[in-house]
Amino acid sequence: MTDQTPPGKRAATRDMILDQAYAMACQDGLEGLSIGSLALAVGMSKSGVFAHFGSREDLQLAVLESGSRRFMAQVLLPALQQPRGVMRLRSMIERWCEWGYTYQRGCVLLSAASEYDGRDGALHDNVVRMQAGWRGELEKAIGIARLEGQLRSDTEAGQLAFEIYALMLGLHHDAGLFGFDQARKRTAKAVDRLLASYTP
Amino acid sequence: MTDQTPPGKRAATRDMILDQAYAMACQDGLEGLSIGSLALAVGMSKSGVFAHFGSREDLQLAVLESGSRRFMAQVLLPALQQPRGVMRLRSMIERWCEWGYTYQRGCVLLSAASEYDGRDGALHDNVVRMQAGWRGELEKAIGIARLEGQLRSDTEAGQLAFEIYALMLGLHHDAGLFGFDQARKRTAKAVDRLLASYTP
Amino acid sequence: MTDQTPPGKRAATRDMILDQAYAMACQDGLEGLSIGSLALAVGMSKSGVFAHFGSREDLQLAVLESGSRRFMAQVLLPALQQPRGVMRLRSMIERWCEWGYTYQRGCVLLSAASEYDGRDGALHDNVVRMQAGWRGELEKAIGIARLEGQLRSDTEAGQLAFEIYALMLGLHHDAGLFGFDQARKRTAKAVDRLLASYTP
Amino acid sequence: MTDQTPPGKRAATRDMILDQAYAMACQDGLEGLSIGSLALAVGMSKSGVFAHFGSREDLQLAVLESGSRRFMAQVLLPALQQPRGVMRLRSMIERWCEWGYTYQRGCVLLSAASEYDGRDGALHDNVVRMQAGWRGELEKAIGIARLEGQLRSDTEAGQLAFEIYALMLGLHHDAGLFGFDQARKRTAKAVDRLLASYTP
DNA sequence: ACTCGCGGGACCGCCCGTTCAT
DNA sequence: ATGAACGGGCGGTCCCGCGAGT
Repeated sequence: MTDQTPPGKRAATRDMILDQAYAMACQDGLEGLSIGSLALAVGMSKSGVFAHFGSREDLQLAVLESGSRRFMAQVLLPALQQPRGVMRLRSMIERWCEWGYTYQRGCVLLSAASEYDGRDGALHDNVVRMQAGWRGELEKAIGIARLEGQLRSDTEAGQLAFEIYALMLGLHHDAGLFGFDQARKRTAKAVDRLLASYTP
Repeated sequence: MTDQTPPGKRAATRDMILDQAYAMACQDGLEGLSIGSLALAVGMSKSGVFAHFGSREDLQLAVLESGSRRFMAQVLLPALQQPRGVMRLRSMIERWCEWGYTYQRGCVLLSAASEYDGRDGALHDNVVRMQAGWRGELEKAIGIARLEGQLRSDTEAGQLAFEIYALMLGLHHDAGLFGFDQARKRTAKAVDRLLASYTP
Repeated sequence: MTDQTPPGKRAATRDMILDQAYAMACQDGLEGLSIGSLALAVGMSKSGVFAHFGSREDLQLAVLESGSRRFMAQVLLPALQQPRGVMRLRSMIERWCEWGYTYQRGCVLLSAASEYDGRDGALHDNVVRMQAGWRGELEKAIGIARLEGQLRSDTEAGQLAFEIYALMLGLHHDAGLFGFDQARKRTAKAVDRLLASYTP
Repeated sequence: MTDQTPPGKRAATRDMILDQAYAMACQDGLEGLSIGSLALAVGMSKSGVFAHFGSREDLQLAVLESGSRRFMAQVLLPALQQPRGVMRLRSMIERWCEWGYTYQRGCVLLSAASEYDGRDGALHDNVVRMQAGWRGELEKAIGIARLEGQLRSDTEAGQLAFEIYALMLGLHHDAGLFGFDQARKRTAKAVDRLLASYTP
C-alpha cells in the first residue's frame, strides 16, 4: 500500500501524461501523437515521458485503452443502470451522442478505426477488438429489447446495431465538418425514425 | 505555348505522379503521403516530384481534387444519365457503394474528412467544400425525386441525405474492420428500409 | 564493521554485479558495457547498480581490475608454484593460452588494450599499468631462467617478453576470426620454436 | 561526361567525408564513429553526410573498405614491385610496420578485427574476408620464397604467416601503449630472428 | 547503509520537406 | 527534372542525480 516513493507517484504521473495524450489524440488522432510534443505539453522531458510507456506504440495502445475505459464509464455503465429494453438502448445511444462533445471534440476510438483499418499490428487488432466489443454490447441491448417485446420479433440485432453505428459515424462526421448542433438534431430524428421502424 | 519539351509533357508527368499518389493515399491517407516514397514509386527524384507541386500541402490538395474528379466521373456523372427521381438517387447510392472497392480499398475523400475535421487550413477547407458539394448533389437528387412524387412530400432533403451519408460511412467503417461483403449486405438492407420509409 | 545489513552484503552484491559485468565485458568489451543492460542481467534497478560504482568509468575500472585479479589468480599464481626457470615460464605461457577460452571467449585485458590505446584517461592509464605489470612478470621469469642457465646469457628479457606477448595476441586474433583450435596449435609451435632459439 | 552538377562533385564530397571518417576511425575504432561528430568535423549537416551512405553500417563498411584500399596501395602493391622471394616478403613486412604510423596512429583494420570478432553481421564478414585476403597474400609470398629456395623447404606458409602477423599485432599493441620507437626496434629484431630460423 | 523510483539532458541513427544551382 | 545539401524533427538509449523508502 505504502510504497517508497509517495503512494502512487508513478501511476499518478502516468495518468497525467495519459490524460494529456488522450486530449491530444482526440484532436490529431493516435498517429498524430508524438512523444516530443506530448512531453512539452506535460512539462517533462522526452525520456521522462518515454520511460512510462517503453515505446510509442505502447503509448498509443495505452491511450486507446484509456479512451475505451472512458467510453465505458461514461456511456455503457450509466446506460446499464437504466431498465432493460428500448429505454436502455436509447440511453446508450443518447450518451454516445454526447460523448466526446462535452469536453473536447472528437473521439479517439472512431478516429482510430479509420486510421488503422488498412494496416495490421497491435493497434489494428485492439481497435477491432474494441469496436467488436462495443458492437456486441449494442447487439445485446437490442436482443434484450426484442425479448421484452419492445422491438419487432424479426429484428436482426446485427443489422440494427450496424445502422445505429452508422448514424453515430454520421454524427461524428457532420459535427466535425459542419458543426455539432445541426448534426445532433438530424441524428436524433434519424434515431427516432430508425427505432420506430423496428417497433412492433 | 509550344515549348522545347513536347506540348503536354509536363502535364502528363504530373498526372502520372498524381495517379500514383492517389493510389498511395487510398491506402495510407493523405497524411501518410510522403514525397520521398512517392518519388521512389514513380521512379523520379524527390525534387522532380516536388517541383510539380511546390509543397507537400499542394500535393495533398491536388490528390484530394483528383479524388474528387474521379468520384464525380465514376459516381455522379453516370448516375445523372439515369432518369430523374428515385432511380437516379438509387444509382448514386449504388455506385457510391462500389466506389473505392473495385480497384483499391478505401476512399481518400472519406479518410480526409476524418483526418482534417479538427484542424484548419487549406486542406480542411477543401474537404469541407467537397463534402458539401457532394452532399448538395445528393440533396438535389432527393429534391427532384420528391417533386416527381416518388418521395413523400414532407421529405427533408438535408435529413435524408444525412442518413444516406451515414450509411455509407457505416459501410466504409465495417468494410475496413470486419470485411466488405457483410457490410455491403447490411448497407443494402438499410438503404432499402430507409428509402421505403420515405416513400409515399 | 557490523551494520544493520548483514556484514558484507554490500560487497557481496557488488561482487555479484562485477561477475556479471565481467562476463558481459568479455563478449562486448569494456566500451560495450551499459549500466542498463547490466542492471537487467543482475535483476536490479539501474540506479541500484549505479550506486555501487558511482560512474560508468568507475565500473569499467572495477571490471578491469577484476579481470586483472582473475588473470593473476589463474595464470600467474599457479605458475609461480612451478620450479624456477623455463618450466615456470612455460607454465605462464601455457596457462595464458588457455585463459579466457575455458569459460568464455575473449579476454577483457587484451580487448581493453586496443580499446584504450589511443585515448587517455583513467582507463588508459590503468590498462597501461596492468599490461606493464604483467609484462614485468614475464620479464622477471625470463631473467630467472637466464640466471639458471636455461636461456642464453645474451637473452634480452624485454625482447623475448615482447615476442611471447605478440604470439598471444596472434592467438587471440586468430581465435576470434578463424577459430581457436588451429590458432592454438600454431601458437604452440611458435612458442616452441621461439624458446628453442633462445636456448643455449 | 559533363554532368549537370560538376563532374565528380558527389564522389569528391564522399571521398572527403570518407577521409575524415577514416581518420576518426583510426583513433576511436569503427564503432566509435558517429554521424553527428563526423558531420561536425567535415562541416556539413548530419543529413548531408548521412545521404552519402544511407546508413551507419554502410558508412562503416565504406570506411573499412577505404582502409583496405589504402593498405593495399601502400603496403601490398609497392612490395609486389620487389623481386620475388624473401626480399619481397621483407618489403611487405617493412611497409606494414610503417603503415598507420606515418600519418596517423593506429590501423582501422586491426582495430576492426578485435571490435567485430565476437559479433556477426556484414561488418564481421567483411573484416574476416579482408584479414583472410591479406593473410593469403602473405602466404603466397612465403610460398614463392620457399620455391626460390630462400626459405627452408619444410616451411609451412600458414604457420610463418601467423607468426609474422603476431609480430605486427605486437608492434601495434606496444606502439599504442608504450610508444612506437621501442616497439619498432623489437619488431625488427624479432622479424630478423624469425626469418633466420626459417632460412635454410 | 543500501537500494530504488523517477526524471533530466545529451545524443544517437534516421527520415522528412524544402531549397538552389545546374 | 536532377543532385546535393540543409534544418528540424522523429523514436529511442544512454549515463547520471535527486529524493525517499526499507
